[in-house]
Amino acid sequence: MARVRAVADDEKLSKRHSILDATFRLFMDNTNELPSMSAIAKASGLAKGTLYLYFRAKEEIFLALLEESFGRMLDGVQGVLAVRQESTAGFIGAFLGGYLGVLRGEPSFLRLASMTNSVLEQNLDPEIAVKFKKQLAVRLQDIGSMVETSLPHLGKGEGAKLLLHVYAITIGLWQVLDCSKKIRSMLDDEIFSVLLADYFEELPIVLGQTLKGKLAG
Amino acid sequence: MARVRAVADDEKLSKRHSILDATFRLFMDNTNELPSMSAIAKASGLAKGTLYLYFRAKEEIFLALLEESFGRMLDGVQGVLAVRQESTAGFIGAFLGGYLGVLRGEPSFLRLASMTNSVLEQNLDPEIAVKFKKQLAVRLQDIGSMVETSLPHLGKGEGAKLLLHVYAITIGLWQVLDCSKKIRSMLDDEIFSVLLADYFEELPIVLGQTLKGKLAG
Amino acid sequence: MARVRAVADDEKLSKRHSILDATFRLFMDNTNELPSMSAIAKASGLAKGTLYLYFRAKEEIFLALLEESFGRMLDGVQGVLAVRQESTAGFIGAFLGGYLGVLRGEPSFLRLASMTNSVLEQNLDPEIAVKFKKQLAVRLQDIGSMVETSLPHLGKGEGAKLLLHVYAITIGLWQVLDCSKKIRSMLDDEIFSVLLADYFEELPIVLGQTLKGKLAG
Amino acid sequence: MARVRAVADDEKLSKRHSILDATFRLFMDNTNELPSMSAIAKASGLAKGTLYLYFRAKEEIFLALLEESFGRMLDGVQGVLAVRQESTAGFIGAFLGGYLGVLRGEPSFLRLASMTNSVLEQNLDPEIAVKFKKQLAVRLQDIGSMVETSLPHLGKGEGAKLLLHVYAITIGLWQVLDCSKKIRSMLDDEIFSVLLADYFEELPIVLGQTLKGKLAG
DNA sequence: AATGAATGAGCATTCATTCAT
DNA sequence: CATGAATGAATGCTCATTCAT
Repeated sequence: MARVRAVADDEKLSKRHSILDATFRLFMDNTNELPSMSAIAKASGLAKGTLYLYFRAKEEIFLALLEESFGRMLDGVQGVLAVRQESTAGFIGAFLGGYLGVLRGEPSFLRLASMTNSVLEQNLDPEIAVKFKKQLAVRLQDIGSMVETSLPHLGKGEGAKLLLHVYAITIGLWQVLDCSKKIRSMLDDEIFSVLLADYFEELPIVLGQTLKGKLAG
Repeated sequence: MARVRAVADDEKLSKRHSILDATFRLFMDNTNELPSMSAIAKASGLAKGTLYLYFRAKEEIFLALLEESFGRMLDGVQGVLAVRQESTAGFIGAFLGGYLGVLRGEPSFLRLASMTNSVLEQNLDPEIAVKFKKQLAVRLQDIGSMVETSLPHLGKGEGAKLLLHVYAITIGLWQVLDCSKKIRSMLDDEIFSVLLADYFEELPIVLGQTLKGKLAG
Repeated sequence: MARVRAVADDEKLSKRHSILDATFRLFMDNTNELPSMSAIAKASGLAKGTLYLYFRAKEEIFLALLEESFGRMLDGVQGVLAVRQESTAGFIGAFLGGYLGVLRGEPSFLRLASMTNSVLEQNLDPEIAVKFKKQLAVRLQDIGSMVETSLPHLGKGEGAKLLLHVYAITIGLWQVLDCSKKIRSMLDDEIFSVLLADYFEELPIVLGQTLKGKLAG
Repeated sequence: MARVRAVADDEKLSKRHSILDATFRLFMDNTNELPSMSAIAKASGLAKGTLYLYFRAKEEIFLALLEESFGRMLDGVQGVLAVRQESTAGFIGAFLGGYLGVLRGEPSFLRLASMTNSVLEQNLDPEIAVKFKKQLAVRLQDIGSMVETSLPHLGKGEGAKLLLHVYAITIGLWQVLDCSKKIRSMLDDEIFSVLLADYFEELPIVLGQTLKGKLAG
């Protein structure tokens, strides 16, 4: 009996996963828009109606995707911070190296995270949105306290704030430098160079400067 | 309806402006989406067809709004930087104070600027998108060179880069802290405090730290 | 509305047919234009969106109508030619009689066929248009070879060509004599008599003359 | 005074002509649809409102174009028939040669004439449509009587009827063989050959056969 | 007479969601 | 549980025509 339930639960999870997977693939392939439910149904091999058995609305699918991506990202950061650093300089170096590594390993995070706000304000039950924010807040505080362990001169809550600033810079810079290939190919004048900088080269520079300014004397 | 014929150029400009105005109001009122042409028509007291006499497509209306807002913003920054600073510390202080003032005076800039990417990738002639990017790039370089005047140890192009980073932080932090009133009212737990920081208090802190880190020895 | 679900294939076919039927009625009632999707939806008692479950575009509805009508027409002609004739004169007589009979039994063919070109050049995937032409070409060759059986002095391919000429005359004469009732009632002068000839009387005359000229020594 | 009027009339005629000219160019350039009034205004260098001073509706512009083209065509045929032929065979040969020459010299006639019916049934004052038909009928009778002069065994009215049949075949065959270049390029199978015959080679064959059949014994 | 700004009904098509099967 | 047929409001946009200037 329990066995049967377990199997059924597995099936449920696997269907849920295939929906998320299909949605993710469609989102990455195309433009910065949520794929349509028809497209998701087709790509996941399920019927349209079935999608509504697993998610109450299109935006909830996307939010689940967002949660997964944030989760993996935060897991990575947590891993990076698990190694306690003795000096501020050591912390900055280790954090930057680790963080960039995690981000490069989760390249879709940037595109997904950039959609967060517009998704949260759309067709979503506010309760659901709040639940998402709470998860995020809890983990920020959690991982923030690990930061505070390495940087004891930080006050309570300042670790989380530091992470929030890092996150803000991460997506802010991405939005500023992101550009479709089509348009990028038309930006062949010297004047555009500042807008064409490589994101993964630029990000550690800005983050490094901010952390340095933040943690210095 | 306002069946007033805009014959002279200034009348046309004013009608154009009333379209932009209506679009702006609708955008600010509602969610993070471009209002529909029907809604814009109704809000501006014009027929739908009339909108297309002034703009070739919905996205061009929004781009015009974007250009105006960026223009005012950059004018403000240019004004701030017109006063040459002798020291790095003086520069940071003067810039931060001036910049925050300009930003507070243009509060819609943040929501508009956050839409830039999604608008530029939508139903827009790529030429138009490039033209917009060029305007921006030119002014960034231009104002960047003013930065370089105050901070002579910066190399050529580093002023523009500094401004770009400031811009990235400006919108990144905004997206991280932005939250609809409805949802904000539901975030009454202590755990949410890091997500509820006041944007205009937080921004100068992060910007200050970054500039300090960037310009320090 | 007819919220009846067409689940089985035959139910779907019948729904598809009811769309074609409604389209046909609207086309026959009104002017020489494809009816609008709104009108078709209303006339078929279905929602607009439902139409797109059965046809990918408005023009495909009409093309399906065209295919059906051509199909029935060609079936009829094939039936007529199934009886082999021994003499040229016998062939002409039998063919004319049979052809006119088929055409009278399919009176809408003339109006539909007259639209073929304009429909094929509209909003239609060229592949689809070619597919339609191919069907037509195949059947013309097919039935043409039956003609060649009755008329052994014709070379290979001349049977199809003969049918094409018959078809050209069929629709050419129809267009020349077709006239809305409203206008027809205003043509009460003797001078108009040549334009008011009865199509079904005139057609066998012209076709007979052409076939006679074509097949004579 | 009369002078001034004459000048004014000239101007009127020239404007009217430039409208027709622009419409014609646009129609020939594009697909088988009447160009829009905006396009006509732009192409003729006149304001949209001005078009309505010269024509009451879009279709009247097109009808005027049709009248001109029919007029030139019929003038040409009249010229061909002005030379009286003594024998039936002589008539057929001379007529075919002359007619094909006229048609080749007026290549737009085919596309225009094919639109006649759909234009006449659209947004047109029936009176206007009747007027057009009358002009045509009168000239058909007129030129038909010239045919009767060369072919004395024809009864009264049979000359006009012969011309009507010629016209029917002319446009019927054109519609059957007409095909956009795009689609034509996709018809590279042998099976399509019957649909790809050259119109100006095929037409005299069919016309010759019909006339032979019509005028023989 | 000429203009061209303004209109608004009309268009084909999409798509999140529902619910009978 | 799962399906997918059906919905219909909503979308961006066109265009013949009008009429104040």
